[in-house]
Amino acid sequence: MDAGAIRDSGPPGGPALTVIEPIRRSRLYQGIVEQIEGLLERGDLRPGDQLPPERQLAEQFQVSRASVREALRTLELLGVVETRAGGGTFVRQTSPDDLARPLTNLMARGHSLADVIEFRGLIEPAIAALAAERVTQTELAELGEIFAQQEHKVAAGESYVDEDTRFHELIGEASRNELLTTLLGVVWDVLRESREQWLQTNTRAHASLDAHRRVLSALTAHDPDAARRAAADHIKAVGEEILRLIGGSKA
Amino acid sequence: MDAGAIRDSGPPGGPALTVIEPIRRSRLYQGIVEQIEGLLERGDLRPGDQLPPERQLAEQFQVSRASVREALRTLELLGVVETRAGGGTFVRQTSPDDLARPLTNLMARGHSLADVIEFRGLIEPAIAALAAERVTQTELAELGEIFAQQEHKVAAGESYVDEDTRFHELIGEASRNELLTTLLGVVWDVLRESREQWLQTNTRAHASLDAHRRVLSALTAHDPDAARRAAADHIKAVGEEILRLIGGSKA
DNA sequence: TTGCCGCGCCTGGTCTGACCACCTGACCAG
DNA sequence: CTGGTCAGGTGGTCAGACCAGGCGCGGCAA
Repeated sequence: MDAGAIRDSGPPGGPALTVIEPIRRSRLYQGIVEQIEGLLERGDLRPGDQLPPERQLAEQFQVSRASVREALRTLELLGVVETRAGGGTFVRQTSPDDLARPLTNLMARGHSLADVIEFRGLIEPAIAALAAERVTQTELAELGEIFAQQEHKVAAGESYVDEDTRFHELIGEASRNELLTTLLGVVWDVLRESREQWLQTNTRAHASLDAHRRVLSALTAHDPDAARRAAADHIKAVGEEILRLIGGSKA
Repeated sequence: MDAGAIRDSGPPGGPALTVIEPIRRSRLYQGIVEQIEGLLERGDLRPGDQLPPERQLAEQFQVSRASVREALRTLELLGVVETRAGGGTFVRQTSPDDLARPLTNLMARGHSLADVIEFRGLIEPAIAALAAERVTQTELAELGEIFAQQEHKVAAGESYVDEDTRFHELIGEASRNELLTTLLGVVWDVLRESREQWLQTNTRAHASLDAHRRVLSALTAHDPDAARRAAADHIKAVGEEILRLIGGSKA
């Protein structure tokens, strides 16, 4: 998956000629980034290690400190490195959550809401199914508790966005797949605004609650298929309505 | 989803005192990044626009050019901006692929192969199903062509990693969901090495080919369910074997 | 008139050397 | 042992400079 390859302007036309990208010379700092990443892959640098001071790196790479700093900025943004003013620069042990920020960018900036919703409709049923197999008693208890709070709030006519979020988050954790959980979190983040808007109506809140009930009982029964179906139906209904509400256009 | 909150060192001990995170001051360039992003959101800057020269930005922000440059480096990595030496810095119309680049690293570094494979097994069947509904004649023709090349290479005992990649990429495009396609690309990137290793054996190459045949015919028949099943079976088999080969440990 | 070419300005890319704020650890006084 | 002080090292920022490459404009040749 090359980014930056030439995009064909007319549909089928012309000789392919792909793979030609503008020769990118210079970019001194890129070379530094690559070398440091190399050290990391080869194990010469391990999480927790402190990098040499910027001044020394500059000397070793035979570049100015400014270039070193641009490289470090890049590595920092990539989540590879962490720098503490007055302290030093350290290799960090990557945490799954680091995926979240760039991913949010990707979904929010680069994609239509429709795509994100389609993605959600794909991922959440799967998570529910996994969770049905892997959920623990403790988690089931907590889910039940949250659900009870939701019921309470709906009855009182209040909004329960937080409980909604927590409910789905917990199911994510129960799937025992950190990647999926992270992805789910990002999707929720991107869709939060439209979701809140959607939950305004009381009818919808009730519908949503019913869906949660179905999912919860499927989880309790450790029935993956039922969980998948319940989640899928729910997401499908919500997704379609949100799209109708907002329109399928870009965010 | 807060990372960075205080971790309790002793198991239950002490008053909670959470939510205190180290005060992060300074980071001059961050402020600049935020301001420019703000301009973009408010529409004061639009894709294609040229930013003021670095020197002028430095003057307007009342900071040094170095800080401006670190900010621009950040924006560049985020895919927001593109800079041409001697030409200027421009707001780019965001392309999803570029936003995806940082993801590969993070996914590879922060997650277990097992998680990634599970995710793949979840996403690819769905893509195949969507593609079955949305694929065009032109794409079908191209897929047929690629498949023929694969057959040829297998018969000749050669490896066909490239065709394999292209095959799946095309199916991704046919799903008409850029987000899915992008994520698929990232996953493929992460799994590339192990996939190549896997394809070494000729038996496996044949098995893979059979799977492609099934997928292709399901697409041709515009049969989503068949496509989903074909893809799912394929991924499941491959995934299990890869895990056996590599072990479920972290990358 | 037309088209090519070269010069000069503007821009990003890099360097140098300096100063500041902060962290850390050693040392010292209470 | 506790708390304060201080020096050295580190990242954060700055100012000013030079280089190399794009780009437009004007002049010269056809």
